[in-house]
Amino acid sequence: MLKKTRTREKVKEILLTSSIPLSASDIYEKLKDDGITLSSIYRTLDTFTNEDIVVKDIDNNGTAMYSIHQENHCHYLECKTCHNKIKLEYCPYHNVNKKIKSKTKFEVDEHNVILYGTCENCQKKNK
Amino acid sequence: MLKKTRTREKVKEILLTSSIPLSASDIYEKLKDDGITLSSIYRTLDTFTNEDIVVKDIDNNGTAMYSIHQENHCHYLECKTCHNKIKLEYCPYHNVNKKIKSKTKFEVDEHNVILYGTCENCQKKNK
DNA sequence: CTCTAAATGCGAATAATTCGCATTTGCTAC
DNA sequence: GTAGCAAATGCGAATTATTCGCATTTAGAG
Repeated sequence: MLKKTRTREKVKEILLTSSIPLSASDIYEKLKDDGITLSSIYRTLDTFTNEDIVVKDIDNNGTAMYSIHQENHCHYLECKTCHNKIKLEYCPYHNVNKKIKSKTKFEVDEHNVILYGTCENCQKKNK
Repeated sequence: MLKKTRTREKVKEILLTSSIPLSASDIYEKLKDDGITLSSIYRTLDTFTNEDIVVKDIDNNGTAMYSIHQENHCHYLECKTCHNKIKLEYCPYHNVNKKIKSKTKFEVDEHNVILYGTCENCQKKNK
């Protein structure tokens, strides 16, 4: 029951048509002539993030970058106790790759990440 | 030829004895009674980062966290062209793991990351 | 001990983000 | 369609992390 508003429609369209993650002020630049406020954009991005419509990532300068939540690229978390796999519906590594590039000039274009740990259920059992 | 100063000695000691990454203001809290400024701490952390004495990571709130550069935990970057491996002397994944925890409750305690891409040399050759 | 470049203190500036509050606007029930 | 209410927005001020300029101090070379 998310209200359909002008701000939300416009912000979503911008994110849908962008090939790269955008900051709140990137989006603001495209919408300020329409009389949409920066604070409203922040609030919209916040609700979209909570609704899992967009993914929020912090870049290496500490600025939040937003992009539409994509299903096609994902990772798995494997529980060392019950061996169940949890699908991670977003990729948290894009910014890490940028950082690696700036440090080492190495350009990561494929990554295969396997994370082992303990899922919520098994954490409870282990207590 | 890095000058040995009171500020630098104290900041390094705090980081050396901390088990967790600290923000500039965490450190400031421990040093303000000694008359050391926040801006001085920021500058110290900056030079330490450039000298690879500390590792700077941005946490999920966008705040920079600093910790002593540890050699024991590292990752490799493998070039898909020349197959050389570059050692990545720090782990950029701690904050990612924290984020995964807050999203899924899954607790990552082991990670095996293989990154494939193109090293600086091969990037030049490919042009 | 002297000299100089580098480091520091201090306070102001910047940038990203959040908040309070008055106003407006979707949506639901009639 | 319209009345009513909660939610969304605009606006501007507040907050927080970080950087900068400049005058003063200090580490370390000679």
